[in-house]
Amino acid sequence: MSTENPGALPTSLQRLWEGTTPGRRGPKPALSAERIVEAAIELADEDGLAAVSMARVGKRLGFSPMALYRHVRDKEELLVLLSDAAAGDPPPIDPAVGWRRGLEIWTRAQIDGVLERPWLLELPLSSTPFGPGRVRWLDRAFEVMRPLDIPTDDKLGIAGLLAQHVLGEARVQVESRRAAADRVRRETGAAPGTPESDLDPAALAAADPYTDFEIVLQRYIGPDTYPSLFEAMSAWEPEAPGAGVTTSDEIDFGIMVILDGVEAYIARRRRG
Amino acid sequence: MSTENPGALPTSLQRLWEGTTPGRRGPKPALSAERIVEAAIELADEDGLAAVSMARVGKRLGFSPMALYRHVRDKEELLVLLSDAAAGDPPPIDPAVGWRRGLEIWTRAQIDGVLERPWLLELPLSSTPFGPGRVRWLDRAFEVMRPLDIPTDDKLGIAGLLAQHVLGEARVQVESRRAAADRVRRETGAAPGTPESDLDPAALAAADPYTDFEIVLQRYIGPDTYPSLFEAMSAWEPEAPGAGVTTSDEIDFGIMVILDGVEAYIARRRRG
DNA sequence: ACCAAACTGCGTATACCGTCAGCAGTGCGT
DNA sequence: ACGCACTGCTGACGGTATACGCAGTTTGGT
Repeated sequence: MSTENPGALPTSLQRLWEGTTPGRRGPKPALSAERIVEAAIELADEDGLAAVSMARVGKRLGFSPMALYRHVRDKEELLVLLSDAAAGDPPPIDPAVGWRRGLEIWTRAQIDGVLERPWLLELPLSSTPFGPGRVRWLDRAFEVMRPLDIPTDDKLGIAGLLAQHVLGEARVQVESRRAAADRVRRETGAAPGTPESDLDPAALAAADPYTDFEIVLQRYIGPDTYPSLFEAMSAWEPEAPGAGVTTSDEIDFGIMVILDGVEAYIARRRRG
Repeated sequence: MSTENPGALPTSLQRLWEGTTPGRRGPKPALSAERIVEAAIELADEDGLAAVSMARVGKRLGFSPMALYRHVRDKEELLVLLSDAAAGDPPPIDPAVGWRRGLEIWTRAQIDGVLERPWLLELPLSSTPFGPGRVRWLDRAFEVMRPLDIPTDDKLGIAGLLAQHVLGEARVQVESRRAAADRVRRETGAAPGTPESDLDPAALAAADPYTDFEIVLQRYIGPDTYPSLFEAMSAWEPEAPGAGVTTSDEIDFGIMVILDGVEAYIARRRRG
């Protein structure tokens, strides 16, 4: 079964892996999927994912909107290519640090990548497929897990678990960062639309990192409606200021738990 | 700091928690945010998230598109309300099963919920905020973790970790299901757009559960481009047929690893 | 050298989409 | 009974993705 033809791929994945076949006749294409994706990434970096429209991408490249459709089937396909290209390159990881520390570095690097491109969080999960970009990261994860004597399936599961955690952790940090910016805007009387780069960095760093979630907890959670949560809340001491933003030296609770789980799994496996 | 006014909320979150203030004068509103969200959910259940447009939601309720804007600021706000309402209710969980089994049930129930509404995966992470629906689930998680003697922050982290895993696991299963449907469509010569419900259930169950990912691995991963991944692939025996779809009796590797990690964390905490 | 085929980019046109502004009707508070 | 607050709606606008077909360009075959 593993040797028979495994069937066809969705066209977007195929284009992702095979690229556009050159085409022997006709005028040399002045445009390419790579250049289109590149321009789309620039737009997203500047003004968020909503700024990525076929018209604007075309205009930025000096082409008409319809020109893009010769290299990209769909807008959806463009977003798929975009998402894969934005994955970037994984950092080299010294095997000497061991698999545990290696996976931690790997995960942190991915979180940093999302923090640099927060619009990745605006993409639906369904348009982040297994393209070359993401597989490069996966390859690096397998390099790190090379000394681990567990089935490939389990390694896949571990990488998937950590990759999923990346999204959750990045989301928390992006949201906390946005909440702080909102707070500064309100307190300094800046216009609600002021870009974050125009705000006072010192004020930003000093702003209380209340996330929306914490505000909701304090304001709406009562003993009748959400008893267990309320009970836990009562015994809750908010962390020190700045705790909402996990700096790279602090312990990431999520990574720690997952890696502890992996260790427990390996130990149990070795035993039985 | 924990007692001072924690500041304003984004308007969508506020509407989510406070609802629409009734309005004492003027005609009784014939429409409500709840009914709008309800109709939107029906549309999404039938034809996916793309079918949810202001015009279609209005038409389904027998109102004009603009009527919705009296109850919902934005389409984005509608999606936020939609996402929270679609969370549904968590099942009751017998405390006697213990926190570990309880969290497993909690997670599985959430995965099942997403499988019933696959369009939840099409929503960007950024429009799934902490509304009453999601907080009901969180409350249930805290009920399950009641016997655990760890800080509230850590319980939040655990719930977040599992909730994030829900998305990853549901995504894998949805994608595997879709791949099987594609395969059946191709083999039976059905039109590419045939809805899954019109396909032969027996053929669907028997279809090889190759995911796109596995096809990519077999077709494009070479020793030069992705050496570590290729090495692991060579030693890879694909699982038995049907393995792509995790039934509720099987072990979910992800849940297991996370819960093992939680246990390790608790043990270490008790020790030191 | 020539022509047909293949291929590119673009102009036009369509059908939506979300949403702003203003209007007519309704019913409570006074 | 009056006015005001509030409703839902009409009309319009700018933006969106994209189907279709045309004109121009390069190449392979003859």
